[in-house]
Amino acid sequence: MEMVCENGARRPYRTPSEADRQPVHRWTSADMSANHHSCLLKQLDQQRRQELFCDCIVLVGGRLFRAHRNVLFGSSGYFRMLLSQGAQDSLEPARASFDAFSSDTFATILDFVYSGHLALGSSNVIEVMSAASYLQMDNVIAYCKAFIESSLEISTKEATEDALRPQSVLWEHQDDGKDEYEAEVTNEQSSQCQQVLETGLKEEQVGQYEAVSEPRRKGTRKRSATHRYTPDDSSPIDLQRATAGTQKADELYATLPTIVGVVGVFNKDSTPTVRFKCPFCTHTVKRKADLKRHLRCHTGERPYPCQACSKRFTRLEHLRSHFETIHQARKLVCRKCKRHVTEQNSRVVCEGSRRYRLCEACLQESGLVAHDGTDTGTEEPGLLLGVEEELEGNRNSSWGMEDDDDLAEDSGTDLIIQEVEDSDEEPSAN
DNA sequence: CTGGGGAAGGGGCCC
DNA sequence: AGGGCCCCTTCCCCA
Repeated sequence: MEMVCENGARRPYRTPSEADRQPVHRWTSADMSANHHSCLLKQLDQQRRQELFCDCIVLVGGRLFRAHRNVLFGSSGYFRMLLSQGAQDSLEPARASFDAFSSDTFATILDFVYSGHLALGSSNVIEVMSAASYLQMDNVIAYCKAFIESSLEISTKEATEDALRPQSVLWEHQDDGKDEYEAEVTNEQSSQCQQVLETGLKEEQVGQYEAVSEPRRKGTRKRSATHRYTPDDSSPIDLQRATAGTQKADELYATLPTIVGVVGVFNKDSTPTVRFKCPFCTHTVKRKADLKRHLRCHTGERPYPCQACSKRFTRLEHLRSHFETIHQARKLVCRKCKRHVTEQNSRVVCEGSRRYRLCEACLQESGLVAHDGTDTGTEEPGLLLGVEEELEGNRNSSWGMEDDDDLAEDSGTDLIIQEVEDSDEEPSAN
């Protein structure tokens, strides 16, 4: 007589031990398992709806939710922490309350916990994701990220092949155009998905409080070949791959729920400090405006193109700095000898669209120019020497920056700022 | 291979 | 809330 184990291996029948007096034929299949899980979940959901055996009360936005602590414990890192700290043996129902998200959002999440169906729409995905982050529900975060990616119409061929193939998430845009999203999740699929997204979620697992108390190191980032930055979340569903401009930070910002703030550390007077959490990573900021700025590193939006070299920047100040350094030679430092110079004792050398300063001595040494300032132009083809009027030359827009009513001219520099719609085309990198 | 410098990108915070 | 400045970190290039 043989028994078939769950993994398919066969083993001989053994004498019943104390533990299992009855010989049990463990015969199982994926369908059977899924069916069993489904039935069990349905039963629990029915109990929840009938408020049977509910031993946990959650107050969200003035609305009372009843649930089973076992279910919450198994679904949410936050509840795991909460319930494991409380008196497990207490007959009193466990209580929790949240202000960081709305009751509708919690209802969506609770429905998912009890059904495996996550009702996401463009109107609620950000808040659901934020709440899931708060509740440390990695799978929900993963589905939200996937939904956002879908909404952004990201070119996911590569990502899909590389990262999402194992993920069995079904999303259906309903015919009525409601843009509803459902993730049918089995335990196995959830596990797979979680593995796929594990890297990106590790930091999420840390939870809100830790994220607040231990902000990410300054300036840390990763860079890809085309985009030189990708903040810390390293999400496999790389929003950076969103073709620039499919979703602007402004739009994303506008979709943020009224409350995305999380209660962080407490002030000395015990008043909580509210910080705004990025829905895509663990970063929190004090001001919503800073979050808006931060969101650009996720959307890939680069609204400030350099008119001289087409390089694009996320911030005006970066563009300005780039322009002054690269195209205007504003730095009064000799590029060769690194000595500080003045506009009087240095000249600007043009190399393509780049400009830099050389002191008189280095100029003579390099043989690029005669001492009287005339351009020899012969030693190194392609190098043009700027003369005293170089600043004037800049003003005359030698960098392809024509006067345009649509362009906002920056009064302080020669740089003409043009905020443009991002396009899919990559700038000609310099 | 390594170290230094430049350029770029991001966060905090002041105005 | 936006602009701007400062600072820090990372990456790339070059000697």
